[in-house]
Amino acid sequence: MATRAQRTPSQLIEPELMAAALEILGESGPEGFTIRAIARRAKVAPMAIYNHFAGKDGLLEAIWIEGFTLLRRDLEVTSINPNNKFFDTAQAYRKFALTHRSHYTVMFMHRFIGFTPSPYAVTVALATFQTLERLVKSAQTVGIFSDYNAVDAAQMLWSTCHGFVSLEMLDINFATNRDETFLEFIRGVERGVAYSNK
Amino acid sequence: MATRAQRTPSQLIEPELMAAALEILGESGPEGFTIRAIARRAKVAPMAIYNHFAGKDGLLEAIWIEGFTLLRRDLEVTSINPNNKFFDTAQAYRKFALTHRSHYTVMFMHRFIGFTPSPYAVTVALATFQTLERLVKSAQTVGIFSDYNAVDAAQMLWSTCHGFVSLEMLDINFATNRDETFLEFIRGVERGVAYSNK
DNA sequence: ACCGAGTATAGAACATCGTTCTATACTAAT
DNA sequence: ATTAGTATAGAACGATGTTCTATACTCGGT
Repeated sequence: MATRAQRTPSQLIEPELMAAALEILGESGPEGFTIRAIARRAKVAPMAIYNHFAGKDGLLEAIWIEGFTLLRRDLEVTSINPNNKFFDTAQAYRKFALTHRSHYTVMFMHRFIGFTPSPYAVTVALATFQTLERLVKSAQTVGIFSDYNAVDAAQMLWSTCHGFVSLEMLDINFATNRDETFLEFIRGVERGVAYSNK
Repeated sequence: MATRAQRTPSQLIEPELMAAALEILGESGPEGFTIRAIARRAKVAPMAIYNHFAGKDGLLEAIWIEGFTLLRRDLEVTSINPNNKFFDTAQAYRKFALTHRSHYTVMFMHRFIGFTPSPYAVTVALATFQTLERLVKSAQTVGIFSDYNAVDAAQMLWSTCHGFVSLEMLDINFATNRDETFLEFIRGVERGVAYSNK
């Protein structure tokens, strides 16, 4: 027996490659993220990555698009109460990042050598930012963020979350208790940015 | 002529390699950061990177250490008025990042495959964080940041700056005017975090 | 049940990467 | 002027992403 490994059904190849890619990225980081290692993990031929994705960059793009789509969905289901939107959105953002570390790494943390997201992938990312913008506009209907235009306020919200979370993922976050310090941080930013009357 | 290229004097090799490495990183990003390309730019043999640094990772470590040293120095010369420390430190931080993009990339933006800073390099980075901590403690003498312990407040300050700047460097900062929006952002965080009495 | 189109696979091949090694030729100090 | 030190060129190794080819499996239509 074993003259040749079992052949994987076509429909299973893409999800198994995605799963393997995310696992490898989570376990070994970008340095372990190689075509041969991913294929080995997925029990699939290296060539499958070229037949089902556009090579390594295509796989990264698939992770990018899935990541921004998931983040957008997570942000959209936050509180319907405009008064809580800043707090809830920040919480949802951090939860997404810590729950989908591999996705977040591709989206924001690591510039993979050779990988440039396609124009379509960029529009998906833009749509996620526009979701943030819409959340801000909704909050502005009850007087929050009234000092800034929506784009700038959305950028501040994003910066707040990404700053804390990315340092956390790089393990250069020395906060005594990361969960609590993040809460204190976004409450503080909320006081100063969202409810201010400078 | 030209049976062999001019030989570069020993003392010039290290600075020229450093300069070439930073240039290449700034121009071509991590994907262009290869031994052969850096040596070509410095008009030096590839082997020089092994004789004068510990290979590619050694060169990255040199950039890391220089970067954290420069950042620490820039943060230490900020305002002696404790009331302005938050504002001045944030300004100095962003200025450093935008002026030393290649350094900042190695320090915070890109996990280079295979590169792990040595224990000594980590202590240099820690010293920079402790500088931030000292700045916070100084501000606390006049009642600023009084709600938090110094480590947590320093982490908030760092997160604020890194969040805005890193998205800026990744070119996913859509603020109408980055300079002004950053100022508004840190003023807002200052109101909410530094001067709060929650 | 069979047969043929589609496709998953193995493996060789290529350029480039980081790295190591060797032999050569230059430089600077004695 | 001689010698020790070292910058250089170049070959070599394994690993990488990628392309190509030939093989062998699978599944849908008859």
